Amino acid sequence: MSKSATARTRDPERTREKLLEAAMIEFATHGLTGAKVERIARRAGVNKRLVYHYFKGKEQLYGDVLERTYQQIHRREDAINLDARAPEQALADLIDRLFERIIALPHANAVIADENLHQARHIKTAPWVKDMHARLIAQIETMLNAGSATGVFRPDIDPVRFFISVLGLCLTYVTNRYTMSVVFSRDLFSPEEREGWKRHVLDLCLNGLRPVSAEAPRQNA
Amino acid sequence: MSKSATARTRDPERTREKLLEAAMIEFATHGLTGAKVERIARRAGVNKRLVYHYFKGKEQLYGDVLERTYQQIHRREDAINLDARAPEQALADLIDRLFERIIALPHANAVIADENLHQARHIKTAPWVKDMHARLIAQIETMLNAGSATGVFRPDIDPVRFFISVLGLCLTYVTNRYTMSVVFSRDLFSPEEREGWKRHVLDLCLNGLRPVSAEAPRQNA
Amino acid sequence: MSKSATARTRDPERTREKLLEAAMIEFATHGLTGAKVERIARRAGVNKRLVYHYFKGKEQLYGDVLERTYQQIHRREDAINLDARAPEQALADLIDRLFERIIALPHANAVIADENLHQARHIKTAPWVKDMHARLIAQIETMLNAGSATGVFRPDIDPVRFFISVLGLCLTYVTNRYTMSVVFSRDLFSPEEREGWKRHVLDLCLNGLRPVSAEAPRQNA
Amino acid sequence: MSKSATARTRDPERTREKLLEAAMIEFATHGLTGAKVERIARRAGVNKRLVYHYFKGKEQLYGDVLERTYQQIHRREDAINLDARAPEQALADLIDRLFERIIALPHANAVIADENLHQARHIKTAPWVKDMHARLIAQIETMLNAGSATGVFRPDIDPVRFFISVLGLCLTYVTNRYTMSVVFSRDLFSPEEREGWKRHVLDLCLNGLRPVSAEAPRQNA
DNA sequence: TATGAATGAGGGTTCATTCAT
DNA sequence: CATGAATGAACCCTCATTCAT
Repeated sequence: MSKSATARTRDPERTREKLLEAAMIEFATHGLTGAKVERIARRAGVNKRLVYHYFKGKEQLYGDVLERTYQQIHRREDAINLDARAPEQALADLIDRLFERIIALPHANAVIADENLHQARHIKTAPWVKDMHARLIAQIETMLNAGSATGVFRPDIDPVRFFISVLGLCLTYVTNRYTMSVVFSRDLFSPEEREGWKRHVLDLCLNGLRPVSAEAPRQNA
Repeated sequence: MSKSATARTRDPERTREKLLEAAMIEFATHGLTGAKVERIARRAGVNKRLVYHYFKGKEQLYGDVLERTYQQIHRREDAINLDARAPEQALADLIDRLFERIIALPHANAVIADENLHQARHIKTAPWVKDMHARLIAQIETMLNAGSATGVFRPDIDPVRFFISVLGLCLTYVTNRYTMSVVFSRDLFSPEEREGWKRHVLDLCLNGLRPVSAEAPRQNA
Repeated sequence: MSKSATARTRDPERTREKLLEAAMIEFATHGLTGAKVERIARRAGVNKRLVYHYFKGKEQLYGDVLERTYQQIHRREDAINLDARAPEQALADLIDRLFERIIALPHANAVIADENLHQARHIKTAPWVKDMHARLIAQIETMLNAGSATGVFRPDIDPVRFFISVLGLCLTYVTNRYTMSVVFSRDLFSPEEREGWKRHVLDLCLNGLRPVSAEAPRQNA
Repeated sequence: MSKSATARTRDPERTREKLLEAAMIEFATHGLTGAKVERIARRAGVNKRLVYHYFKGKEQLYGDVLERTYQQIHRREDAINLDARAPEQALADLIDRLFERIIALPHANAVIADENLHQARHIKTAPWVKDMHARLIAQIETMLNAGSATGVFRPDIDPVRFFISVLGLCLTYVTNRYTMSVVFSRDLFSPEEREGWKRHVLDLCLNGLRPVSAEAPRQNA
């Protein structure tokens, strides 16, 4: 409406967005060092020079991509209304959702894996990181407490550790899919394997929370 | 012994070894693309040219480093004598050992993470990959079957999936330590956290194997 | 004229041209292998990087130089209007012109000599080679036929062979001037020698075409 | 006889010879700059270090190869006994022989072509060059004079120019065979073409020597 | 004599980035 | 806003040559 008729190629917002999107793919596939500015520009369909118009440089663009990446993984809608459900069911939902999202965002995982190569240098001072997961962790804590109260969960489960566990089971599955498929001579990403994995993760995590009953002692001295 | 005291130079075997060692660190810290041949040579204390004397080039050196990496992770001594022990105890030992080894070899993990960036291109056709884990998987299967027979484990646990689970919980902890420490504002690698993590992984994995008893139903509609 | 006086920089067309020119000299003097990209750039007065801006690389630049080289040798104006002249005179003109041109383009000869080292690899698939000499050969054929009709030339002279002969006599003189001058202890490129050579080539070639008359038998058994 | 039984690999003379031979091929195929010392050693079947044992270095080896090259082209047996023959026949024999030899030694031609790239720098001061062709030139001169005396040749033919002419016609045919075959879309080195060429060269050169008779004027004003 | 190890110099090429339009 | 031209730094790799055995 407020745009002129000829403004087809001149859409700064969109150009920036396209660059970010292209950069995310590039960084995910090649890492910060291996990423080429020109490939990013080409994939975004714009001139290489524009990268420097919208971003300060390759490194800053990398930082912006990281922010976008975390936003994608940790969307607001993650909030689960657990009031109406049993803790176990609520946690199962959370795991399911997390698993699906991580599978759906392989680029995001790759970028974060790469950022770890750089010792989290780029997100260390970013303002948006602080308490990014606070709400989710709080939710998990509530669930764990609820389950602990009714005796279905062991007490004293650290919500952060639990979250990282779920994350780890999902991330490794995605991040290491290539080497593992080779090493185990088994296509771990076929639809059946995928479902099997989700089932397995759910079983492991939820079962793993149960209190240790007397008749099934874990260890005996 | 048979070598003279001055034999610091002209020790091809050792030179090659030093290069491999240096390359592993370099590739782990910078990835294949970010790694610099000169840094590798310098760290090995030899002339840059020697890299090409002993290896065909950067990429082939990367492949050799990968082989070495997998060898380090999966040493022969992994074999656990489980005959004398209860399955649970044997599995606990295996998890413990794997955890410690992975913690001890952060470079190895980083290299493998990087190789996944390259879609496992370098190990895909390597002859040493085949059946590398076969023996370990077979052992796990035996343990799982034994536990299943005595009723302490659920039946039908896929040994590969179980192994990947343990691996995933350990790997993520190591690989993503930087970003996670930032995101959760918590130094996940302090000695206490480390012990807490191992404990957590053991609990989760072993508990997760238990059969679902009547009094602790996982889900109710 | 339309360009501002300060337009010395930012003239892509000219830059490319300067690079080609410099490359031709470099390739002629050092061959493909011996040629240094940096020298080419320096001689062209531009940054080394620009070579890769305008050409794909050293080898492709070599190919482009070859095209340019052949164009220089075989310009359009080569066309000789022979209608008005006797065949002998027309041929003499052609030889004269070819000789002068080849003398004037020692670089071109050197480049082609080098390309032969590479077994014509770079021009083999070039589109511009096809029928490059077709017109000239056709002209020569016409001349030879005309002379043959009037009895001044032997019949059945292959125009391609004749052309190669003239070419060979000129090329060798230019290409091998250095070794020959040494071997024969005689500066073959002094102005007098030069004229003597042209005269000699003309005599040899035109005389060589004459029919073998009865009173001057070439061979008798 | 005087050699010990184990001296199979220790034959300095032969090793040197093999190196020279290999070097000639290498220099012919790649030129001085493009030639690799290692390839030479490998082709000779000896260690690279030996190149420096027998020769001072690559460049000096190149010089030695040049000497060998010229020796091959200009062997002593070139001497033609022309006493018994008519000058024309003797010259025809010489051309024939030269043609065959040059065809048979494509490497030699390539090396000399390359030396011209270097402006004959390596042979300029070589002692063996002096008067290398003197005897041959003298012979040709004798033939030309004899023919001139009997009226079958034009007088005042410069023997050096004549020799260079023959050489040029042969050399160009060999040296430029690759580009010419491409440019003229014609395999100039098939057996038939080869014979045709020799015939053509003989015709051209011998006819070209004939005196200009009245009935076949070369030019008319 | 013969050999593998080791080296320093340099060349082609790539890349992130800035200039000029 | 958008673009092609231009640059300097750096990296992988090659090569002729020397060292040590």
